[in-house]
Amino acid sequence: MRVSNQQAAENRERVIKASSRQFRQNGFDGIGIADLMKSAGMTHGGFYKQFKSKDNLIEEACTAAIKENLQFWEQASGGTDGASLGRLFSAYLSPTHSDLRDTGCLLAALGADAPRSTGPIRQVFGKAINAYAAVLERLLPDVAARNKRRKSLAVLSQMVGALVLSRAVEDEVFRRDILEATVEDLQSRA
Amino acid sequence: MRVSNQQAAENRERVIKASSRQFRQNGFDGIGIADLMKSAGMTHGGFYKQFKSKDNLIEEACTAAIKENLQFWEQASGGTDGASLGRLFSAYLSPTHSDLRDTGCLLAALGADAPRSTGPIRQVFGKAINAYAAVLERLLPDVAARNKRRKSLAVLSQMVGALVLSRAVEDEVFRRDILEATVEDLQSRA
DNA sequence: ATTATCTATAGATCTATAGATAATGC
DNA sequence: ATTATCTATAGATCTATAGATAATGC
Repeated sequence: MRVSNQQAAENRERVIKASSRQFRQNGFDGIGIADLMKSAGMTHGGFYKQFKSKDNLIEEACTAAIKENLQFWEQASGGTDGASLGRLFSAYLSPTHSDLRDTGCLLAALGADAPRSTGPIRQVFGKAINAYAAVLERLLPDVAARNKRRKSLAVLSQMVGALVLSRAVEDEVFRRDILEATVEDLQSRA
Repeated sequence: MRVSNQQAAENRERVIKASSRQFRQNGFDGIGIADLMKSAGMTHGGFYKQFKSKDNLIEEACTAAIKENLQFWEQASGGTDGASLGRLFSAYLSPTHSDLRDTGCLLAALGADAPRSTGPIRQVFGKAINAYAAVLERLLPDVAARNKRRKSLAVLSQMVGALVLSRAVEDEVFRRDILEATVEDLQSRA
């Protein structure tokens, strides 16, 4: 039942990718190792040859989610013309992103779970916030250079908060109100 | 081992209050019924005479947290003079509030857990968002009446998001940066 | 008589490990 | 010979229930 080293590496990546979705959908405590492995097409016994612990997998899964998120941000902003920041706001605060937690922003899906986690996991979240803020810094126009970082943290906060709140409510109209109101507010001062 | 009806009612309230803190600290999946009852000084067997299910307790605990939060908001804003909104921003985004999840804002602590929950629980979160937004609407100056609700949702998003992000990071300096940058951003346009 | 709370437990699920198996790596 | 994955299981914990107990309510 042994597979090649390459196949084993691919299996490991598949577990990480599947877990990054499952965690974002169900929370760190909302899914167990057996189901995580099953969602990657494997049995749970093999888990501990690939990962030191569940917390170790959480680190890897969050790191993978950040990478995926940053690609989305780059694609959504698409270039550095004047409208790129607006496109990012609209894409990030779209009903689609609000609906699809499992492939969406790590911070909105699991940011509130981070403070309940161990140090190494929280460090990954710190890196995530820095990375997203850096993208915003690059896109922010009309802001003095020394204020860009502060402004980017404030803008990121608003984006993440609106997505969290939109997902918390069940009513579709209310959900869109939150998203649209925040996009409008962000656009009006960007 | 039976107690008076009044004592039983008090016990029930004590379980709700203790649970509202435990859930905010550990997440809905992060603490079990035995520990919830123990933190209220009771044994877990008695739980199901007081509550239909864990989800039922979650509803009650979240409702209690909202009530507690709104009292904090009223107290922090304190009156309706021009500076009351600023005081609310500062109190909500204080390092103290960032540190004390268990007695703090329901939305920041458990908003991301809401979409993983059942309908009745999510309805409680919907009510919470409406209630907090209503307080903001009352305090918002210089905004046309028909835009107040939209503006209040955008502002609430930014408050919740900043608190979530500040709690996700371990570095104290970074945490304060997020809080201060967002207070400043909120003040500059309120 | 009723019932709030207790002890005890059922049955499911959780993280983690042990040992078997069957294929790769050298 | 080594090892990636499998089956099986240990021991802890989870939600929920059953039945005993001792006090209240009427």
